[in-house]
Amino acid sequence: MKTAIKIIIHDALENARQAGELELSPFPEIVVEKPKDEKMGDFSTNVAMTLARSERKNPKVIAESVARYLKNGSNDLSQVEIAGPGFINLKMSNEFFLQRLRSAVKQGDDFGQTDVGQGTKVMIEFVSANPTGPLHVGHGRGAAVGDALGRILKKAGYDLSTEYYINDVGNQMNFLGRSTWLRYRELLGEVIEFPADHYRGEYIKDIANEIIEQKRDEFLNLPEEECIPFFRKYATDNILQGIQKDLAEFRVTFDNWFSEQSLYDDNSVEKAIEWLKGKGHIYEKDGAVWLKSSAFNDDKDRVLVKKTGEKTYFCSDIAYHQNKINRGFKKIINLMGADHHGYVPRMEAVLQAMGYDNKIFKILLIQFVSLLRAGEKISMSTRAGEFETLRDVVSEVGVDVARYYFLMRSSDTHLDFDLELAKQETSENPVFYIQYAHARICSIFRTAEEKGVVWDRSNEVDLSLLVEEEEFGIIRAVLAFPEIVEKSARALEVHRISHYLLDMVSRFHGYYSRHRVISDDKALTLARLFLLDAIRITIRNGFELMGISSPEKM
RNA sequence: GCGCCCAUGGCUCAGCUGGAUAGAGCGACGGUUUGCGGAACCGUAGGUCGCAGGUUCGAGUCCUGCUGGGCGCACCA
Repeated sequence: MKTAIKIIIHDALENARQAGELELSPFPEIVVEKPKDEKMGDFSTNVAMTLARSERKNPKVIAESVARYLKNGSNDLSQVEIAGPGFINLKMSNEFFLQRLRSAVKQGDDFGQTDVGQGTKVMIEFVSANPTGPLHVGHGRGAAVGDALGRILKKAGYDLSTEYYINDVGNQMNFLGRSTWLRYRELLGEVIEFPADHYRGEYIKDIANEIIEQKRDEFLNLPEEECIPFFRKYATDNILQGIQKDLAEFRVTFDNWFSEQSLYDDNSVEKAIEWLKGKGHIYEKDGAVWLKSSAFNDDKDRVLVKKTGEKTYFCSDIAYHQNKINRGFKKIINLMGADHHGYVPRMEAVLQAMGYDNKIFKILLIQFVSLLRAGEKISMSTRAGEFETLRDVVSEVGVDVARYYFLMRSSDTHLDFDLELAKQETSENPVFYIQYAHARICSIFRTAEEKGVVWDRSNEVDLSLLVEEEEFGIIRAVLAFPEIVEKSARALEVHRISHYLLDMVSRFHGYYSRHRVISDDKALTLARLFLLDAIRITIRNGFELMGISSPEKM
């Protein structure tokens, strides 16, 4: 919509130049925005103010000149006004909006789709929790945000792939195997002193029990070295399946699950090290192999190969990101918990060292979630085994509510998630407020049908009967949807969608309480139903981006 | 000590690439329906945008310093 306005302004400026009223060197960037107060107009531009310097004229004089050419230039404009220090406020004709409303409804499920992404290949990696235990609430926030971002980027025309990186290598995996093995022996009657640094969660016992059911006491008298590989693999697979299941129930799926181990299997890690060595970015010290990351804005150098010969997590991550780039992604987005923020400069240093433009790489830090129950904090720690799992939270409040809570706030602020509040099906809970609007609209359509109103989305409706100021407020809000999607995609901010929906829906509720939709006036009824249909489509498409359902009844 | 994030009405938060009188929701107080879903609507009270400078025609928004809170600073992942 704003693009259309920009063209109109551009033409007016061009005409002013040809008439010799403006110099326009250089030609200004045209910024169109919405005035805060709708009464001031539908759109405004500050070109006159930005031009003041280069034209050496008072902004008001410039504005008057531009306004004159605007008025003569387009019949989509119903009013052009100059306000304040030189803002040019534009009011559009009703027909301008109604035309666009028609095409929005025609688009249906596709309404909101744009091509700002121009098919750019984007990869977004998220969750990537170690398969050493079930997902907790913090992972849930990452999952919801990553998934929703993916949906938004697709809607904005990007060619998107999602990926989960499985850290199936390293010491933690041995700890996991050993923890399971110890519980196995314990359950078979041995007295075990369970080490504090092992995984103590109940889920380990569940896995051990499963193994007992299948293998009986087969492993009981075997030496540790012969047992661990089996326990390690069994526990990992089991936990990973659990994670996949939890995510699927949370409506989060991935295009690809990428195994860290596979980077070792095909020698990618070795090759990455060799490559960096060839570039002179690597040295040996104290028996370990280091990357000179400090040469690229990291605070210190980092170890790639420990003196034990093992490679660090960071080392395989280098190979992984090289792999991503080689797959042709032009934009690589990683979601991480905010506690990993120290990792950012390190990773950017590597990409620079490898000669890539580090702008293609973007790490989004997701701040912590504090889980509360009636104001009381619940603590989380995987090792200690006392945490609220995503599964528990979802089964308590439901997928819609959980996703909404994770997505309603900017992800760079801490989130307080109060289970008691989330459960309440009252006005405290914005997700129900929005869903209620959708259900209410559906109910109105049901009533209309009962009353014999014949309605079909494809029918021609006389929209000129929509004349109320409130109706146009709603129409403007509906038509802003594609821009909201576009901005969310550009800024990688999901919460804008939820704030937008809330605003639009409250306009609807207000409108509904003051105006009858279904009346004896058949033509007006149809026009208003058309508007409600547009709102319904927008709610549905907006919630679809958030992965939240739009029920027809509640 | 170094680094990242945050700071906006009693509470939880918006505020779009700086723009015109700072907005919601909850809570408080008061009101609204013999009609389409009251899980709704309308109104009132409540803010020196943490503090101090700076840039700008213009700063909640950008820069610097400070204060307060969260999180990091491994040959863990």
